[in-house]
Amino acid sequence: MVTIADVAQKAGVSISTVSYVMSGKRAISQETRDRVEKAIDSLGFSPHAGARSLASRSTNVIGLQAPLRTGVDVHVVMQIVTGVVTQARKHGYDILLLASDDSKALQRAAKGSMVDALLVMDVESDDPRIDTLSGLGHPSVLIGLPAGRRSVPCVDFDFEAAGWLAVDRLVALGHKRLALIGSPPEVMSRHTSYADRLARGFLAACEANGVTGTVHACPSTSESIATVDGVMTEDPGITGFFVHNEGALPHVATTIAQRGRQRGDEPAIVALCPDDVARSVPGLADSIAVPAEAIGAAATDMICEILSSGAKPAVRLLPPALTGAPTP
Amino acid sequence: MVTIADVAQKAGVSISTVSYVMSGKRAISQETRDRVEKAIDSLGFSPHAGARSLASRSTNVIGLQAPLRTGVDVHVVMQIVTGVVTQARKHGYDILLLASDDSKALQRAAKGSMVDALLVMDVESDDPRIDTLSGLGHPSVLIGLPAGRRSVPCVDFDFEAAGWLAVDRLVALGHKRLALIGSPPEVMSRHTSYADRLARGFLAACEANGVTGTVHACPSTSESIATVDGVMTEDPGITGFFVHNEGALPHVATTIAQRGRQRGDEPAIVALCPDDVARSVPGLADSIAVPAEAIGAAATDMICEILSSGAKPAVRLLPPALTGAPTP
DNA sequence: TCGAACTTTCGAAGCGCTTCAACACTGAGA
DNA sequence: TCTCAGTGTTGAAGCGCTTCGAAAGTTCGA
Repeated sequence: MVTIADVAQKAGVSISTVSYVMSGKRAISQETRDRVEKAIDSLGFSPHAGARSLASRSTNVIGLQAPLRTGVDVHVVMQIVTGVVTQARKHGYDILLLASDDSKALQRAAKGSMVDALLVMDVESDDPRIDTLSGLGHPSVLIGLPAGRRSVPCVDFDFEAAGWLAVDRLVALGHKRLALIGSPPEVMSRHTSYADRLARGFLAACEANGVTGTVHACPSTSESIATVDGVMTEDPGITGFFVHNEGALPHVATTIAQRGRQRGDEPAIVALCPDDVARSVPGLADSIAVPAEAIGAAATDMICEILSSGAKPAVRLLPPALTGAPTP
Repeated sequence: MVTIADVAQKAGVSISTVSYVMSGKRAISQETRDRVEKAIDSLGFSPHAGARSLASRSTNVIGLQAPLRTGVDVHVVMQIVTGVVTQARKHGYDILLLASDDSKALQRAAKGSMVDALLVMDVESDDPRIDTLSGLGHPSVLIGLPAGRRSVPCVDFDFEAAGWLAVDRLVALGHKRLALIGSPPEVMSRHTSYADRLARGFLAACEANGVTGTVHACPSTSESIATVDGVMTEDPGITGFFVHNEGALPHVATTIAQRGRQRGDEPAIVALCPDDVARSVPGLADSIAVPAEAIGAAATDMICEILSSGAKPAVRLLPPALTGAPTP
């Protein structure tokens, strides 16, 4: 293993000079700097992360607690993680993936000085991890927007605004009766933050627009077909659909189109999902992109900002935007 | 921050005794051990990871290079990562998620002593990373099975055997003309290892069974509908389908069932995908589970074994198994 | 009773890095 | 000429842990 001492010897300078060349924390003459950098390159030196973290009391690692279970929104989770990892590297940080989704894992990482900060995805409103985090003394950011006291900074997509946007669009297309085909029942009944916020925005926008709107939980399997059939049978006047359910989307889109053809009207669907998912499904009026990668990047930016400047920003919500087929 | 010195003082022993209690590398009397453990608990001590890695020259971290791009097989990637992370914790390791999928990232992690070993997913046959890995001096395992020299141990699902299994099943159900609806064209033409192996097993099994079999690349979007339509139009005698394409599966299943109904025969589908994906799609004859989480776990086990015993195992392929609706 | 052979515990030397205080220069101002 | 401020560099003291060699204490057989 090549150490800083080898570099120093090869460059004919002291160890501390090499260190200062790397960190840039003190002025070093151009000549010396060149010599040191050449030595570093020729020896292929890279500093020992452990030694560095011991001496500098910081690890350049961010702990990420991601919900790894399959099920809802794998694409979204994946993209957020990608955003986090990519952006973290830009700031010079690496990502330690935390195994279980409990407080223990967070504590282990923080107290063992394995990470400088923590990023937590998929937080429930009354999640015990929030208290853990605020008691930990490590900077941390939630990806999500739990209700209640804001003791930890949050980054998320503005689901409430997305509800408004979808309704406005469907109304502009001429639809008077709308349905939100949402997350699976278990997500709805857990009062998962994003599902709640989406429904709230959707219903408020319906009222503001003077149209009727109903919210329906929907399994993310092919059972969604039955759900949609049920909705369309019960109220045949519903022609505007807002779908937020990745697994169900292909089934739902097909079903709605078929039933529409059968009864001779033209239902429209606005989907809320990542762009590439939307593109793989035909017959969508529009979609609202969940900017998953941007969410990850924004959360990472926020935590890096806290880390470097000590700032304590509160909440940041990314605005929704329509993408998709231009109005016919 | 609580250090080992605090623990030692509180327990009335020396620092080294505390260290030996934690590592178990030397005999410590039960009485002393109890006292130390109580001190550790009451102070909430956890050793500084950096200091530990500096002194012991090992980090207890495994670097994982996962293909984070969305697209093919998000579910599978997710489950493999879950398997890796979970199993790693059981062995006392944490997972560092590597950002980019190039050799640089691997070198950075290894040479900076950030990890003890490397796990690399999604390796192409002539991947330059293979050489990087074997030159790195760190234990490493590939998840996948590149062709060519076996310079790095591999763990993967036995796609070739899966091809045989699917054909045997479809033949047992009475089908004489089979089609493999496979990965997207770009994956096929890259000669991605798993796609090649699957096709090879499928075709060999068709020949051995005396039935005809054809292989078709298929986009993982709704365009898959056209692909399948094309296949069924061109050879209406094809009634046995083997589908290996997560994104296309819902579309493909629906299309095949519809066309079957139209022409009055009973096509059968065997799907190759994770169990939970299969469950969300109706009308599958059977499915062959991709034991994604088990693959991750097996790869982790292998690397931990190498790490602890220095063993150099070569290739491990997990056998396929049919799960699904019992024969009607 | 003495020493050999254990068992249990300890002191101290690092591991490779950062960073502080201090030193040696240089040039400018008095 | 002497100070003073600034610039560039260095030596050495840790950071918190592991681990080796050795010390202290205990047991046992001769």
